[in-house]
Amino acid sequence: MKRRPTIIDVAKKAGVSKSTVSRAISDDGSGVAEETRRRIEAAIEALGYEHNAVASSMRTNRTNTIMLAIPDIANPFWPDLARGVQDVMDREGYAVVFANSDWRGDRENRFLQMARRNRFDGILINPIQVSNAELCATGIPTVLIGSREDYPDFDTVGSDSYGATWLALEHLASLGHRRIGLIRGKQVNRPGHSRMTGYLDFWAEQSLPRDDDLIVEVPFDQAGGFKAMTQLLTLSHPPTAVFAANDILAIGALQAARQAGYNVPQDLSIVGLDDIFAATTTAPPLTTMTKPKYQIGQKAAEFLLEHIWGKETQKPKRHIFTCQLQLRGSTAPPKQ
Amino acid sequence: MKRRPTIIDVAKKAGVSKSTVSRAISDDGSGVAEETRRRIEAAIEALGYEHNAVASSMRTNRTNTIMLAIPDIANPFWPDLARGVQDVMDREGYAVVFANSDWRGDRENRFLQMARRNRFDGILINPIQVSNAELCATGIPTVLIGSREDYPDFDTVGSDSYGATWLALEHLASLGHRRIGLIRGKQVNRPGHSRMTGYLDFWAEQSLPRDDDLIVEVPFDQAGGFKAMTQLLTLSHPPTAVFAANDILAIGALQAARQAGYNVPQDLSIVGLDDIFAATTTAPPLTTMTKPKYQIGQKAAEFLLEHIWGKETQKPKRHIFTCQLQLRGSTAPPKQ
DNA sequence: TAGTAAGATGGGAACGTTCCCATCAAGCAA
DNA sequence: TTGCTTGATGGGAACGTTCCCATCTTACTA
Repeated sequence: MKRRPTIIDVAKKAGVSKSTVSRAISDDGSGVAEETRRRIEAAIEALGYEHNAVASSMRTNRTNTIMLAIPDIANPFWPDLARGVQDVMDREGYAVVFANSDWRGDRENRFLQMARRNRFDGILINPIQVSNAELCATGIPTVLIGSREDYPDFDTVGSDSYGATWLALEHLASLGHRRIGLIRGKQVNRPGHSRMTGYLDFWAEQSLPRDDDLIVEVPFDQAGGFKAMTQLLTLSHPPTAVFAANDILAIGALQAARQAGYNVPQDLSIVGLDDIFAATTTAPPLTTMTKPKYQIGQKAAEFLLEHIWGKETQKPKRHIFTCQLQLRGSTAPPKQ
Repeated sequence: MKRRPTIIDVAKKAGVSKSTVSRAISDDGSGVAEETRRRIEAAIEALGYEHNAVASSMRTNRTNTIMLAIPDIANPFWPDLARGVQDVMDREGYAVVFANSDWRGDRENRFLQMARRNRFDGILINPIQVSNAELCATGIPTVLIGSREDYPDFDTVGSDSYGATWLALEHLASLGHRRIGLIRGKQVNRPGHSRMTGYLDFWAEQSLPRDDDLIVEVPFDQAGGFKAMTQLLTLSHPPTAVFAANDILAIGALQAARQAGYNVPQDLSIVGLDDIFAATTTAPPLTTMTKPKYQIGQKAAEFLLEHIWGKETQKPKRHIFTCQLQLRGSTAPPKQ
C-alpha cells in the first residue's frame, strides 16, 4: 500500500521546490519558466500525481462545491432546472451536491448544516421553512429559486406564476369561456398564492361574475387533480374550462374528465402550468403555460457565481421569467 | 470580519485542550467526562462553532462525499434512481455529487478526475466509455449501475432487460400475437444488446418464423419511436404488436400509430420498458415492463457503503432486479 | 560600470483537524 | 505503603496544500 504522491514528491523528482510546483499547477500558472514547467509536468506524469483538492481547500477556504437544495428531484419539474444549474456550474469546475427537502423544514436544516460544515462555496435553494435571517446567518453566498418576496436579502430567480395564471385565463376567455374553474394545490409550508390572486384579479379586472364554487384546493398530486375535477363536474352549473396550478394536477383533472365521459377539449378545456414532459404525451396533449425550467437553473447558477466571485451588486437582484402559452390540444371554444 | 471559531477557541473557552474537544465532538465521543462534555457543548453553543469538515477530511482521508455519475438527470428514467441513492447515502451522512455524462466519454473522464482530486469516498456510475481497468485505477470504491457484464471487478446493480423483453413478448404472444415488431434504440457507446438477444432467443425458443423487417433500430428518443413505428406500418405485412426498448420510444410509437389512424390497442398493441411517469398519462396508458428504479438506486448505494466501510466480500456481487409486467391499456388480442 | 527592476525560485509558516503517545490522578489489590 | 490498572486529559506532529517573503539571476538603463 504505497502512499499517494504529493506535490513534494513531484518537486523532488523535478528538482525544484514545492512552491514552484504549486505555482506551475495553479490556474494561471504564471511565474514559472517554460523549461521548469515541462520538467514538472513530466514528473507529474511519471508519478501519477493527482492534485489534492481537500488540502487545497483547507488552505484557500474554497471548496469549488455548491449545494442545490430542492424539494424532490423525482418530481418532474426539478430535473430540467437541476440540469441548467449543473451545466453552468460544471463549466466553471464546480461540483454540485443535491439535497431533497421533501418540503420538510427539519431536512432543510440538516442540509444547510451540511453546507456550512463542508464549507460549500454557495447555496441554491428553493426554501421551505428557513427564514431570511437564518439564511443570512450561514455566511455562504446564496441565491433563491422560486419567486419569493419574503427574502429581501437574496438574489432570486423564478417565474411569474401570477402572470402565467393571467395569460392562461386570458387564453380561455378569448376562446369564449366565462365559467372557468381553478384547481389550486394545497401549499405545504409555503405561501404560493400567486395563482389564486392572479385568478381573483383577473375576474375583478374583467368585471365578470365570480363563483367561489369554481375554486377547489387539493393536494399537489395527480389524485388531487382527479378529485378536484370530479368535484367541479358535480356542480349544478359546472365550468366549461379549468386552469390547474400545475401540470400534474391538470393531468389528474384530464383523466377525471375523460372518465366522467367528457371530451377534452370539445366539452371541457384544461390548461396546466409548468410544461413537464408528460404534458406532451397525454391525449389530447396538454395546453399549458411553459416555465423555462432549464433557464431558471442557469440564471440562478450565474447569479450565484457572481456572488462567489465577489461581484455582487449593492441590491439583491430579482430575475422573474415570464411563462408562455404552449398551445396543444386541450383547449377549444365552449360548446353552445 | 471576524475569523470563524475553531476547535482551539472552543478548547480555550471550555478550559480544556483541543484534543479533548476533538474527542467530545467525534462520533462515538467516548473517553470524555460527562462534566467536561457539558462545558464543551456550552462553549460550542456560545461561540457558534461549526465543525470544519474540510480540515477533518484532510486528516482522516474521508470526505463523506460520493459521486453519482449518470447520463442525464433530465432523462425521466434517472431521477427516481437518483432519489433511491440519495435517501440511503443521506441517512448515513454522505453528500452526493451529481454528474451528467451525456453519453460522452470525455465528460465521463472529467468527472472521474473530479472524483479523484476531491478524494470522494465512492463512485456510483453508469459507465459509458471508461474501462474496467481505468475504473480500478481510480482506487476509489465503485459500484456499477446497469447490468453490465464487462466490468468483472465491480459490484453491479441493474435490472434484467433480457428477461423483461422475454416477459413482454410472452405477454403479447399469450394474447395471440404472432407478428411482433421490435423497436431498438441505437446505443451510443454501449453494448445494450439485451433486448435484441432476448427477442431473437424468444423466437428461436418458440420456433416461430422470424421476419427481420420487424426489427427497427432508431435513435433513443420520441422522434425515433415515431419514425420506427411509421416505418413498421408501411410494411406490406405490418406487425400486430410492437415491443419498444424503452417507454420514450414506445410513446413515440404510440403517437405515430394514432396519427396513422390505428386504434391502440384494438388495431395494434404496444409494450414499453422502464415505466416512467409519462407512461401513466398516455392514451391509452402504456402497458410496460416496470424497472424498480428507486430500489436499484438504494441497492447500489448499500453496496457502495459496504465497500467504503471495508466490508467488501471476496468476489464482486451482482444484483439484477427482475422487471414486472405493468398491465395498462395498450395491449389487447389481435383483431381477426 | 554601477544600480535597479523584473522574473524565477526556495523556505517556512499557516490552514484546523485527528491521532499517537505521555502524563496524571484515582482506585484497587497485595 | 507500593505497584498496577484504568480513565481522563494534554502536547505535538502530521495531513498536503498555498502564500508571503527572501534570495538569486539576468537584463536593462543611466
